[in-house]
Amino acid sequence: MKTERKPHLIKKHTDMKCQRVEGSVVPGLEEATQVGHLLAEPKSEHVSVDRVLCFGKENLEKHLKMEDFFSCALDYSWRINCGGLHGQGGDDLKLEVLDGLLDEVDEADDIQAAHDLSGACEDFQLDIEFPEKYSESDCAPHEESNLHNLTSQSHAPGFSGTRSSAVGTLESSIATIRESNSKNGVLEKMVGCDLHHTFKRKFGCQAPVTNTIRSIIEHKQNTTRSIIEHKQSFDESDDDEKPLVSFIFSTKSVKSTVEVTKGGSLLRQKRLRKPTNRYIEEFSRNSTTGKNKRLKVGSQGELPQVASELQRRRGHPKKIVPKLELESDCELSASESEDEHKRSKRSKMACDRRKHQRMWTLAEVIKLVDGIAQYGVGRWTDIKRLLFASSAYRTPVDLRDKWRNLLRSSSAHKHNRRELQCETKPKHVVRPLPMPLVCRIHELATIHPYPMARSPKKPSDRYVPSSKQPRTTEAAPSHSPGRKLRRKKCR
DNA sequence: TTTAGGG
DNA sequence: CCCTAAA
Repeated sequence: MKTERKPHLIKKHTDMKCQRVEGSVVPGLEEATQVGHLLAEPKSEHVSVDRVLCFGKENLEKHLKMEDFFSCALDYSWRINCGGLHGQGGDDLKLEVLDGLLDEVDEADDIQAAHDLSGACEDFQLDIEFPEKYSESDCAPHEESNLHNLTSQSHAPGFSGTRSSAVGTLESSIATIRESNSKNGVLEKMVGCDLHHTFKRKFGCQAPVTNTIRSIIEHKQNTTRSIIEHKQSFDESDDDEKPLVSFIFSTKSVKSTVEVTKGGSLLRQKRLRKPTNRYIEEFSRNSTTGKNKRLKVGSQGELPQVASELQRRRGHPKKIVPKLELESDCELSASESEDEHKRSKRSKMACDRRKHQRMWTLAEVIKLVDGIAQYGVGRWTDIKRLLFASSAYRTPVDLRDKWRNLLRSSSAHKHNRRELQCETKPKHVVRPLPMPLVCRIHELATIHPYPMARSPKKPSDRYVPSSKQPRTTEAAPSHSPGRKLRRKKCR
């Protein structure tokens, strides 16, 4: 092959890397530099990382300068820092990708998944697709090269399909790096670093998150290898690749690596990914909410609608751990699709209701209160069906629970206001409910007394008793009142 | 299957 | 949020 050029390339890359690092005088470029670093490192060590990351090999032969690519990365980072990428969307993308990575590693042991790979991969790529303008305006000069490399090195059609995927892979390749370099501690660190910085920049204080993620990934690295063995035994036709793959993982060496990658076996292993539950669910929400952040061009766009409905029923053992918790609580409109960051995983089969604490956004609360005002307390399924149809999570029971909590907190609110009126500050007000909302809740509570509200536990504030009959107002007493207190006394 | 209530 | 009993 063209291996004789390798030494040359190594040197070149290394030099550039150094240049870049040294050149990062401007604080703002720090992150960008790391991106560049991240990209450069695998190449300089000749660890086969990913299609796109590897494109340097051929691109260089085409006299494409890494410098240019770095500037792409720089610009990319700059845009993110400036909120240029869809504003929140940028964050979403990162999280999405990151979460996806974990899922990917997690679910990779499903052999079947390995063969869904290319398809899933494609969607995944599309999902994290970056604004077209970016790839066109900034990477235009390299467009051809990128395309070439993508097509020549990737067996997944999705990668050659979109130019912007070159940038998208920049993100997703982080996963690949992790997976394919289980032994590369340095790289690992770097990636972690990069993630850390990125998150810190985005969310101010997300260090724990990245740490968690990192540890999770580390835990899973062992698994990765066995996954690969799995895969190998499955691909019987690729016999001669096995040694190579093993070789890659046992050493950091090189030359053959690229060839293996081209062979496609490694690619498939790395990119293992069937659409995660999260992906499915999120898609369904986005499409129903009508506020898609990313356009799904994916071929299988509609599938999730049904799937999410199927899997939202509960009744699953709990596994899972909430992973990320980024709750932007104050946004009414955006919150719906935003609070999408904790997910469960790891269920060999069957779906899990990966709920486990999904924070209620203010918007949701308001919606719930509206619903209660409309349909009355106790019609949880109705409310769910009519107002929360778009959110697959939030079962009627959840609504009820939330209402219960709202009652409690709202009453506490009042109490606090009375008792602590003069007091300095009410400790740590966790999620300060907006006053109007509290009032509304209160009103509703008196109109539709929730059975529990009358229990000694919560004497409510003044007034509750007797008149459960709604005194006019609002839309709907409608439902038979008997339904509500029906069982209270039986116990 | 839905709701209430307790944990 | 989860579970269970009651309806």
